[in-house]
Amino acid sequence: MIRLAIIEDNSDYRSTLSKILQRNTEIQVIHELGTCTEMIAHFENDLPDVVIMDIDLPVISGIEGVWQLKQKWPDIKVLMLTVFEEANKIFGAIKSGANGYLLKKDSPDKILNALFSLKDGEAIMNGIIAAKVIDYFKKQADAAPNMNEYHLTEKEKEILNKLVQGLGYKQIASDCSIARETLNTHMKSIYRKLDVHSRAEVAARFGSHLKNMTN
Amino acid sequence: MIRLAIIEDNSDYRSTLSKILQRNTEIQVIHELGTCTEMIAHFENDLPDVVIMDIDLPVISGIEGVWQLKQKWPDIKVLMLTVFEEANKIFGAIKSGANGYLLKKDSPDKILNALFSLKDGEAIMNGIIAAKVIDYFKKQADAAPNMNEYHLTEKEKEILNKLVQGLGYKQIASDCSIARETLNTHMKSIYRKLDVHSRAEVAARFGSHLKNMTN
DNA sequence: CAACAGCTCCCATATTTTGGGTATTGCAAG
DNA sequence: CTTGCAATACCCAAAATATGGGAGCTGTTG
Repeated sequence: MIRLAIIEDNSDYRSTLSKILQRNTEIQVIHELGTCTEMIAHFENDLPDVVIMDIDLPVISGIEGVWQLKQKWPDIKVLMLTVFEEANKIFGAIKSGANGYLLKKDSPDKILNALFSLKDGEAIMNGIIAAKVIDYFKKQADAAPNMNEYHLTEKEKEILNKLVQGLGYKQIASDCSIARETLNTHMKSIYRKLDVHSRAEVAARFGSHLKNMTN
Repeated sequence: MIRLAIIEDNSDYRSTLSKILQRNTEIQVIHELGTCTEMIAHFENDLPDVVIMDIDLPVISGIEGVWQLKQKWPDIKVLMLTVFEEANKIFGAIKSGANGYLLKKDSPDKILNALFSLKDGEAIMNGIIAAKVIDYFKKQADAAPNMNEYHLTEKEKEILNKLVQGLGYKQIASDCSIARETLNTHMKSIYRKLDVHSRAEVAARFGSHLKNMTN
């Protein structure tokens, strides 16, 4: 038995969805609300298992809403329902803690299945959204310069690592057990090979993806 | 009609899967192979629409395999099939360009549906895997210091942005239309508020997640 | 062996960055 | 209306970094 809440500002769509889902006897819709403010208020007395939330709500967006919700009741599962396929909103919702993402054009059947999966701790993603997420990962991977292409020597990679950690020259030299002067020489090589002219550039370009290295 | 190839080192599982899937008349398995090396060779003559690939293959792993495959034929859709739920392998496969991820324990029915979805350009994720991906995003978001907590002024945030892009002081000052000396003052405020003492530290701590800012 | 790559150290200098002041203006909260 | 903060601007000295040179020691490789 799933106790469900539906947060959606379009009252027609909201009640239709509610009726369709409740054809399944395992589903009990305990709240049908139009705003996040109402949601928080009603939930104080009567907590659902799963929430279906529109991403595009007035005043307080679904993204902000799910965040507030998860702060108070982390165990509630949230299924975001949206007409938007924009990556921004998707990632916003993911980061706010939503557990699933379907599009409004997905079949009620799919939504129904999602509800049960959510209750079992799985996550649900519409295939199109999943594709966007995957695409995002791939882009990150592509954007990450492959350190191996720069022909850095072991020592240089070791130093580069410390560099992007924000350590000072003295610290790095001592960590690597070399003299400050030696570090100087290595720096020259690194800058030449990476084609940069300051530490700031190194951090900007290689700071986030030290993954491709020997660490 | 989907022309399918199955790459899986366990020949029992492979042929069983092949038989089950081919109960559906829309599926035609044109290759059943045990290694990525064979795969590349056979594909030269006869290209499938979709490939089901085990992630844990001998010699050349599925992750490496999908990468090679996508280099040569980017349009082939790849469904990774794995018993592993480790985040590392999942993300490795994603970054290598696979289009879907299911677990071997998923039902043949689910796999079948996935094949058709893949052909339509959607991506497929097992709920457990999707949960891991979502979890990964959330961790990133949590790890990202919330810039708003640092009480940075608009100007300071603007400058911070340029800072982590690796720009020099002169450049930043000119970009922000302020004097070099003024920039100096702002830097002091920024460092004080962020509790750092060098640009390197700023880049190390805040370089990757400028997302939470006004940009 | 000779050449070369990688690592080590030293010196010197120019530039950038950091951190300490002081001061004016405008704006917003008390 | 005063107090405080944000933003602007300037000066100065110390510290860190960037960049050039030269030089010696390994091990590998043609």
